[in-house]
Parts: sequence; structure tokens; C-alpha cells
Amino acid sequence: MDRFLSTAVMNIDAKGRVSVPGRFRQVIMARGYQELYALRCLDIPALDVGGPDLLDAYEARIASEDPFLQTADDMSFFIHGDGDFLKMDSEGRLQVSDFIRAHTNVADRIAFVGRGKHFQIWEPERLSDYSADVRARLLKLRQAKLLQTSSGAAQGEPE
Amino acid sequence: MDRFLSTAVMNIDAKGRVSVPGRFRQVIMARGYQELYALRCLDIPALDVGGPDLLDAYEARIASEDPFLQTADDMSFFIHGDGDFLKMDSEGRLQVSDFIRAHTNVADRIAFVGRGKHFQIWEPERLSDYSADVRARLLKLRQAKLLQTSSGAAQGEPE
DNA sequence: TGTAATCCCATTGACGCCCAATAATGCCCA
DNA sequence: TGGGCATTATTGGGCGTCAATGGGATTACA
Repeated sequence: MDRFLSTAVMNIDAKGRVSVPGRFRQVIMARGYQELYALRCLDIPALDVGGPDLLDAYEARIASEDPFLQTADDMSFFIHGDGDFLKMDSEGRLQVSDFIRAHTNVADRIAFVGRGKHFQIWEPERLSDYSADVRARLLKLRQAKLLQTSSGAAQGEPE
Repeated sequence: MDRFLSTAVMNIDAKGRVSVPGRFRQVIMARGYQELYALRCLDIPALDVGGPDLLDAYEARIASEDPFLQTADDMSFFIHGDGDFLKMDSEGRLQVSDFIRAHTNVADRIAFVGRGKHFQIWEPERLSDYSADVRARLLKLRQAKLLQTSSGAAQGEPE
């Protein structure tokens, strides 16, 4: 499997380092990432972390914007200038920099959240809050769909 | 048969392990699953467990969404980040992790419920409650249909 | 030359692997 | 149809391995 999946919470040691979960390290190697690039998410206190192809997705997004509008320029600034590299040491640990701390508010524990082709970094408490929000939104969506199609009832799950 | 069918309740041992029912293990092998992936059901205290193709269905669903809307992001978060791997040991047992316990409330016994292409994990008591709920809903639905179609009453039905 | 990042090695503890014991099931034969 | 046997599923628990961690030594950088 070469996708980042599941969530793991790791401890930050006295020197400010944190081990990247073994499963994630396997994915990083399988994908051939030599270095990790981190971007601050716009509307949530999390970082998107991935290889060079993390930028590809964003750049494709920029390409679809009108280059004369400010949006494209803002996006470029956000992606190319406002990110940071995360270097892993020989043990697969990375330094929890101020860049990470300031945006996520992590203190002594840090959550790694798989997102398929990349992963996210969260402060565990904030993550669980966000997770509850997401689940509530999806449940609402599901119930709305039920009302659309048939009469109520039918509790089953997605096939 | 290569579908997960029926229900089995198994004991959790002192080391926090539980044997996957032999019948389910046969299906797992027949389907060639090397590892199992578990998702927390949205509105019930159960886990959906299946192979990698459990994700495939969801990812196909995501692909049909506008990737820049929040719904697609929520779905990705739920599927990629909010699940967990269940590793089976050489005897076909799996570790009952906190991830499982927190959502299902299992203590010392755990119910495996076949759902065709995947199966579910339940706390036995809650499962029987849920089973009663499902039957009640279906019965209500059926009776409502009866009233709609034919003249009222009609108590005894063909078995 | 002080600070911080990186490397290296030791320790720990969880997890997977293995073997053995018991229980359950199906099968065969009288 | 019933009893005995063989096979398999389910358990229990010991042990080794490896990931996660802690901390000292070394190097890079300002």
C-alpha cells in the first residue's frame, strides 16, 4: 500500500523531535520522497505534508485560475513562499519547528493523519474536535440524501 | 462462498486479542486480503471492516465530487484519516485497540457481523439493541405499506 | 565559540511469531 | 443411530524482534 492511511499520535521528546510513524515512513520511501514539504492549511490549524507532488496538485489548481486575477497570485505566494521543509533524521524523526508549533499549537504530542497521497499534522485535541465536526457534516449529508430519495427508515450503510 | 455472512460473538483474551471467526477468515483468504481496514460507522457504534476495496468504493465516490469543495475534503478525511488497520497475527487473531474500544464500547466480548463484502464489529449488547431497532423499523414500514395499498386492518400476512 | 541540528548507540516496551493445550466439530464405522 | 476418533478452531502464554524513545557525542552554522 502506498497511501497514507489512518492516524497515529506520537510524543515529542525533550529535544523537540518526533518519530514519524513507521507505516508513514514506509509510504514515504515507497513514494521515493527525499524530503517533505509542509504547507499551512488555510482554514484549519493543520499542516499538509507530502512530497514534491503535493505542490503539483496546488499548481494545477493555480493553472485553472485566471493569471490576471489576484487569486492566482495569492495562491502562488501561499504555496511557494509560505511552506517549509521538514527534514527527517537517520532514525526517521523530524524536528518540531516553530513553523509547525505556531500554526498547529502542538505542545508535547502530535498527530499524523493520513490523507491518501499526503498526510496532515495536528494537535491531537484539535484533531478530535475537527473529526467530530466532519462526522457531523457527513451524517447530515447522508440524512439529507435519504430524505431526497425514499421515505425515511433504512439505516443501512453505503454498499 | 466468498461473502461475509451471519454473526459470531468471540471472547477477548487477557492480552486483548480476539480470534476472527474461522468462517470469516476463509472469506478473508478467499478475497486475498493481506490486511484489514476499519472505519467508524457514522451513526452507529460499530466499525465497518474490509480489505483495500472497502476504500475503493469510497474513493470512487470522492472522485465524483468537486475536489475543491468541503464535502470532498470531509470524505477524504473520514476515509483516509479516520480509519485504522487491523493486523491479524499468524493464528488469525487481531488486537482490540483503543480505536475499536472507544467507538464500539466493547469490553470482553466482541461480535462479528457479516455484511456481504465486508463485516462489522459490535459490542454484543448494543448489537442486539440495534437488531431490535432494525426489525421494528422494517415492521413499521411494512405495515405502513399495507395500509396504503389495500383496505386497512389486514393483520395476518402470508409467511 | 556558543547554539542548535544531526548522528550514533543504548534502552525500553509493544507487538508479532511460535508452540502447546484445550475445546469443538465433523466423520466414520459398527 | 450412537459412540469413538480425527481434524480443526479457539485459546493461553513464552519469547524474540523491531519500532519508538532517551541521551551523549559530534558536526554544522552563525
